[in-house]
Amino acid sequence: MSASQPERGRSHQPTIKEVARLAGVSPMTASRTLNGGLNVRPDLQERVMAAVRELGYQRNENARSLRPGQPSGLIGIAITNLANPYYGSFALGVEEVAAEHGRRIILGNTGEDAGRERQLVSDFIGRQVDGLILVPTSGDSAHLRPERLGDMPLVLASRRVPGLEADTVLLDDVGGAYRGTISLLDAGHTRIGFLGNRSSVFTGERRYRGFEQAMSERGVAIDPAIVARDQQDVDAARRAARAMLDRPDAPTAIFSANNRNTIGALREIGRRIHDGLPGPRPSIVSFDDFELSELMPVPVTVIDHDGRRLGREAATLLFTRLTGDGDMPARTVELPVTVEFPRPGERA
Amino acid sequence: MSASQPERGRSHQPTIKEVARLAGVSPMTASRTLNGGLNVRPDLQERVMAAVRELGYQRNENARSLRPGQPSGLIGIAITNLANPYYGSFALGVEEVAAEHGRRIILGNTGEDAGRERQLVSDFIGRQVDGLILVPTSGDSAHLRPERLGDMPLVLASRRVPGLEADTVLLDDVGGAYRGTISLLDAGHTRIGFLGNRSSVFTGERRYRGFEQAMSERGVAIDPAIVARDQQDVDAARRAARAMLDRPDAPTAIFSANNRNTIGALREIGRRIHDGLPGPRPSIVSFDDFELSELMPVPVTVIDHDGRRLGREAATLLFTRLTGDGDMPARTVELPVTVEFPRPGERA
DNA sequence: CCGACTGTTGGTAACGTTACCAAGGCGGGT
DNA sequence: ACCCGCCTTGGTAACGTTACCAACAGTCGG
Repeated sequence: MSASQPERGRSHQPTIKEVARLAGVSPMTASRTLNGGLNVRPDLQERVMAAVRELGYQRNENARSLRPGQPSGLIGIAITNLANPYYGSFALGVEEVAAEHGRRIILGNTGEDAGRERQLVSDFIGRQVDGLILVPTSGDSAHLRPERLGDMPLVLASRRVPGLEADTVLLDDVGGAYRGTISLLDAGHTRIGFLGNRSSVFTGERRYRGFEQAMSERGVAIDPAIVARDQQDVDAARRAARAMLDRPDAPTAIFSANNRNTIGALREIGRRIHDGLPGPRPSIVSFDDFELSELMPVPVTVIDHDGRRLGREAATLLFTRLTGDGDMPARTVELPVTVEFPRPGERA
Repeated sequence: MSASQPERGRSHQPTIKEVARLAGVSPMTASRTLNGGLNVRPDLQERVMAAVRELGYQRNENARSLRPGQPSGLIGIAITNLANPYYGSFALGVEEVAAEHGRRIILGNTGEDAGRERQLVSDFIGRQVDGLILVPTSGDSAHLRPERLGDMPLVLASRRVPGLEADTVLLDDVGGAYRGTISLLDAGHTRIGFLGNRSSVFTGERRYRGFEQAMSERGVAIDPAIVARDQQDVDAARRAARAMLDRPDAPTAIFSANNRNTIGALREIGRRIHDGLPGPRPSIVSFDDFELSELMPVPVTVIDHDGRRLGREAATLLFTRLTGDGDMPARTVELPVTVEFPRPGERA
C-alpha cells in the first residue's frame, strides 16, 4: 500500500525559469514580479505576467516553502469521524478561516484510533504544516507532548487531553446538560433516565456532570438503574433505552448526552408507540440537535451548538498563536450552547 | 489576508544530514536506510534508525517531492458544501482510500462558487497534487479543460461538467427517481407533486427525468402547477410545499428530489397537521435518506445512497488512472441507490 | 593468484524557489 | 561636471532530499 507504483509523468509543469526565458528577464525578476513586483519596472512586470498567462505557470508551493522561514501554508486537521455531520461542519469552519488566511487544510480521519492519530500528526509534520488542529482520541497521547511536537502550534477541539496544555475550544457541555436537565425537572419530572458515553470520554464525563449537578441541586436522586453510559452506536443506545423503559419504574423522561443515543432512544420509543406497549411516553432532552426534532412523537428538547463556529474558533486560536507570541499561555474558549424547547403547541 | 505575517520560528526540525552525522554515516546511507535499506549493512541501518529515534527525525515530504518524478502524495479535493453530511461522508470515503495508498488529502470547500473552485484547483496544482477529485459547481468550467489541467488526473463526483470528458462517479439518479415515483403510482397516487432543483443543476435534471419517465410510462399527466424546481434551501422548499398544498387540487403525494426539499415539505406538513388544516396528508418520496424518517407523521419512502462509497469509488478511479495507463478513455461509474419503503405497520 | 562481479558507501548535482549581494544606470544636488 | 544614492537587475547559493556515478572491499571461479 505504499506510494511506490509507477506514476504517470505529468506533462511538465512550467517553472519560473521558463517564464523568465519567455519574458526575456532573469528568474529573479520574474520571482519578484510574482511576489508583488517591488522594484521591478512596470513594462517588465507586464512581460512576465504575459509569459505566466501564456504558459499557464503556477508557482510550486512545495519548492517555495523549502526555503527556511517560509511557511508551507498548510494546516493539518485530524478529526475522529468525518461522517459525523457535526465534524463536517467543524472542518468547514476551519477551512473557511484558513482560506481567509491564505492557507489550505490537510485532513485526516482518526476513527477514534490513537495510533492513526499519531501517524497522521507525524505525516503532517513531515509535510511542514504551519499548525495542527485536532479532535483528540481518548487513547495514548505521547505523540502530542511538547518534546515531540517542538513548538508546532496545536489546537484541541471538543475534548481536552489529560496533562497537556494547549489552546482548546470546547462546548459548554456542563452548562448545557445542566440547563437541559433543569428543564425536565421544571416540567415536573422526577424520574429521569440518562443515556451517554462512558466517563473516559471527555464530553461524556462533562455532560454527565451537568446532569448530576442539576439533579442534586433539586434534591432528586439519581437511580443507577436508569443510567446507561456505555453506548457508542444507535443500536446499543436503543437496547439501553429498551431496558430502561421495560422496567416497572420506567423513567418519564430521558436525558440523552449525544446524537447517537437520541436516535436510538427515539427509535425505541417509536416502536413502543407503534406496538401499543404500555408505559410512559418519555420526554427527551437531547444534547446535539437534529432536523425535524419537532415532528417526533414525544416532546424533544435539543441542546444545540454550532460545529462550524467551533471550527472557526479553533482556527482563530491557531492563527492568533501563529502570528503573535508563540509563548503566550494556553487559552481555552468555551462556546455557549442553546437549549431549544419543543415549539409550544407544535407537539401533541 | 496573505501569509506575510511574521511567523514564529519552528524550533528546528532535524534534517537527514543531522541524522547521518549522529549515526556516523553519509546522508546517502541514511536516505537509503529510510527508503527500505536496500544494500545497506544491517548494523549501519540500526545506527541510522537509532539516530532517527533520538532526534525525532521526520522526513520532509515537500523537499522529497521536489525531485522530478516524485509524487507529492497529496490528493486535492474540492467539495461544494462540506456541511452537507452527505459530502462529509464522501470526503471520508476518499480519505480512507487515499490513506490506503499512502496519500493525504487537501480539502477545499467551493460553496457552489465557480471562481472559488478555479482558485482551489489552481492552488492544488501549485502544491503538486497527484490528482484532483471534485464535486463540480455548475458555473464556468474553463479551468477544468485539458489544456489548462495538462494531464493532471481528474475525477468528477455526483455531477458531470458539460463538454468535459473525465472519470466520473454518479448515482443512479434517474433510476432511483423512477423507482421512487413508480412506488407512489403503485400505491394508487395519481396526483403527485415534485420538489427539486432547477434543470441547470445536474442531479436536479436527472432526478426530474426519472420522475417524468415513470409518470409518462403509466400515462399519468404531470401538472406544472404542482412542480416546483427552484428551491435551494429548506425555507424555500417549505414555501413551495405550502403553495402546492394550499391548492384545492392539492397533490396526495410529493416526490422530493433532495434532502433540503424533503425537510421543508415535512415541516410544512407538520404545521398543517398541528394546525388541523384540512387537505391531504401527502405521502413523501425523498431522494436522500435521513434519520428517523420512520417516525414522521406521514409515510416517507427514502431513496438511499452511500456518500462514503461514492468517495471510495471516486478515489479508486483516480488511483487506477494514477497507477495505470493515463491515456485510457474516461470511465463513468454509476452507483445504485436503494428504495426503502416505510417499514410496514410502523406508520399509522 | 588474478580478474570479474557483487555489495556497500559516499560525493556531486539537481529539483524550483528566493534571500542576499554586487553591479550597473540614472537623476539630483552641489 | 562630479559624486552620491536609489532604483533596477541578475548571479550565486542554499533550503532537504535522492538519483546517478565512482570508488572501494570482499568473494568466487578459473
